[in-house]
Amino acid sequence: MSVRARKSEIIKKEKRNLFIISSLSVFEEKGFNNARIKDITKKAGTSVGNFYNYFKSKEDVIEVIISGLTELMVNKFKRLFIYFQENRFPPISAVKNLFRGYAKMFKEKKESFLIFFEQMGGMDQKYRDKRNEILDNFTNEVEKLILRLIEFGARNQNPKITARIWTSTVLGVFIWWIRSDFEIEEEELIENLTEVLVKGTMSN
Amino acid sequence: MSVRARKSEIIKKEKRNLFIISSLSVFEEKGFNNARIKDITKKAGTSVGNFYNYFKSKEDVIEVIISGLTELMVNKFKRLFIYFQENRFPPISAVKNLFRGYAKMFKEKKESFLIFFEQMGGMDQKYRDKRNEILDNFTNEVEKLILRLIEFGARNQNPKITARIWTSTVLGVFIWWIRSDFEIEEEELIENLTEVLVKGTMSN
Amino acid sequence: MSVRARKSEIIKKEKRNLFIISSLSVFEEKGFNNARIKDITKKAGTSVGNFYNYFKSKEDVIEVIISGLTELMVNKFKRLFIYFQENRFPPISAVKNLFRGYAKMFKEKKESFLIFFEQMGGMDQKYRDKRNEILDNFTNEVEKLILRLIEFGARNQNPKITARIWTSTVLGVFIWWIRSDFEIEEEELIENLTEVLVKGTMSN
Amino acid sequence: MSVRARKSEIIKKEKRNLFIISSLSVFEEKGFNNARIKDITKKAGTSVGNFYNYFKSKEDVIEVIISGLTELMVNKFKRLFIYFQENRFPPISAVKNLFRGYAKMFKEKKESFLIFFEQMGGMDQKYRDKRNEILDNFTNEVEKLILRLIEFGARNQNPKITARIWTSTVLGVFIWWIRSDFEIEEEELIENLTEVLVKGTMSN
DNA sequence: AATGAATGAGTGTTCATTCAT
DNA sequence: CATGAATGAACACTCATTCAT
Repeated sequence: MSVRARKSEIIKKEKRNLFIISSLSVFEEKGFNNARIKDITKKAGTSVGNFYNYFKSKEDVIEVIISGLTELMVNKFKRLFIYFQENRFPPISAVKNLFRGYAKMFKEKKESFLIFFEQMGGMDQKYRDKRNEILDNFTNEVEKLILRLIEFGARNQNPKITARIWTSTVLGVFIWWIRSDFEIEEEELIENLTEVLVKGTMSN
Repeated sequence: MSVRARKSEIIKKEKRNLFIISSLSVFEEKGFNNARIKDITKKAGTSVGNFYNYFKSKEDVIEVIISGLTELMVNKFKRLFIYFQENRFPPISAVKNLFRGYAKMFKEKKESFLIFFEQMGGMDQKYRDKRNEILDNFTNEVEKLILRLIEFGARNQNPKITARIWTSTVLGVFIWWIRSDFEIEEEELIENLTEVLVKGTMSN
Repeated sequence: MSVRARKSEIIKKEKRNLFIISSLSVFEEKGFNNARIKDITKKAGTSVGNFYNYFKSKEDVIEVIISGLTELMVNKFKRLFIYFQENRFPPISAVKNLFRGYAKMFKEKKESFLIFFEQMGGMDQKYRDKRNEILDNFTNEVEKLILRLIEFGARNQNPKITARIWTSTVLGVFIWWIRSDFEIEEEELIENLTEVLVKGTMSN
Repeated sequence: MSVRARKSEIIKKEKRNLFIISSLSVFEEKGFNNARIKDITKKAGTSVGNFYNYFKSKEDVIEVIISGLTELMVNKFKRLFIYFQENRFPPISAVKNLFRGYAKMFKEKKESFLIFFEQMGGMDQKYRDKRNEILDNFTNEVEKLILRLIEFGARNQNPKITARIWTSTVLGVFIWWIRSDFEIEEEELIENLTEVLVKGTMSN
């Protein structure tokens, strides 16, 4: 590939990214179904037709966004969890570390998470299924964490239910945090969250 | 009002209700935006035009549904909570009773709750705001409960955060329960849920 | 079916027919690709949306028109040809009778034939193939006629070529006749056409 | 003009020609209306923008193609016909010679003729008119041939009708020959065609 | 001359809503 | 009240053409 072609390749990727960012912002504001291609391209400072030089369809963008989310929710969180498992910290501080990793991602990808949490269910059967699949997957990872806490001496309980409690809590609380524009101080949020979940799971 | 008029009044209300039930089912299946008036009326066994004898618009139905939900989430839960406050049970069993009341409602109004949780965010700015308002309202009630637990000897914590944890958990877990078609035995779910939340909140 | 339902059934069929007629006229005037749904519905005295109560798409109408043409070109002409075979007239007058039948159909379905001859090839691969299939089919029937003329004493020749000559001639001449708005007197046209084809095929 | 300028002139003409050839091929395959400039330039191994360095518009190419066709159908055929008139061969062999000239051209310009016959009618009012004008023009030439055959002793007939028969036949049969990829042996085709037309026109 | 991203007018189709019967 | 045909505004997507590089 020539220098020139490589340069244009980079510019194209940047443009594509700009469209994704504009889309996220418009989807966030109006919802996927009420977002107009014109809104997106206006925000991106270009024309309607040009959108279709980068994406096959309106669905195509949301699919790209969602596949990014899947990557995040499945792989990135999994990596954090592996790190959690490999370290021999006492539960509270280990979980705090894990949640700090979560918080970082929620902050970085706030629009994506808002879409996941608030809109994906209402888009279409297909996306609702996808969302539930991601949630289940995520909960499976959390379940391993719960099993580990049981090894650590947590009381007897149904790990599936407790895992679902953790998942709901983490998502619900962080989304609220995003929507409040990170009003509450991060460390305080994490501290409180960790204490409730870990103590709630461990104490007899 | 004559007997005849009263009778027709009742029939009218029943028809209206039939439309609401059909709408709920179609919204659940296809999502509000992809639900067609024709789908609803077909399910109700009547014609498109007739829908407009009972509702001003498609938005009108969802508004009726949502206002029912608001009533449920705000007033009904509030009544349950008052009952909780008035009784001097130890926290665990008091909260269990409260959650039994919740469970009953989630079972009875499962479609409404699915719409609230999965779709309302993706409908429109207006409904997202409404949803958040309901959530905040609900969380305010829960906060009073947390404050009460603190009176009962719970450790020092940010009651706003803990209340948000409770809200997220209750909604997330019960919605999962609905979607799983109530697979998990009710008493086990409530037991586990209560223990995690109450112990998580109380223990030092 | 009730009397009322049957009546509305009839009205619906008439409306559908009106759309087909309007479509034929607009396709004839502007060509399929440059015909606008709005042109068709305006001509039919109704609204754009209503078109879609009767047809799935723009392609759907042309498909209906073409399937009518296929019926005509294959079955109707076949029936005329069977009649030709069953009668023991001398060739000239038998063929004249056949052509009189053709002429009647060309007059009745002039718009359809114009579309077949002038536009179908330019629409799409699919329709070009369909057109050629119809033509081949028609030519196969004509070939039987030629074989029969050979039995009657026509000179030795390649019946496939001669059949193709007849087909081209009949279509080309009648389409010209349609386009000239039937300027030439029917009997003269048929007389001349028959003489050239029959004598051209028979004479040694 | 300098040597260099003349050279670049030639290159430019060649490029232009390449575009025409690519266009013909794409028009043949997809039809004028469904042919995309991108298809044409891809086939020509260049870029979309470059097309507009050689042609004003998409219509411009088809106009060039059609004007080539007009030249062919009017002037080239006319020259063949003059040659026919100037020679004192008996009709059959003179017409055969004429048709041999036709066949050569149909083989050389097959794509153009396919476009003329199959697509030009479906493009636009303007092109349909053009096509009919060319056909009429061609038929006028043929009519002179028929008049000459009448001088040679052909039976009394309407020369306009017979000319139209000849035109339809020649076009229809040769197009079929092209589409069949010249399956039938040329001399046999011409022999058969000539015999049917000449005998059909001459014999009493 | 060559490239291909950018432009935006134009089109088929959808669907909530209306209304004559 | 019930019906479903009629309405037309709205939108996703296309593609010939332009233009900066």
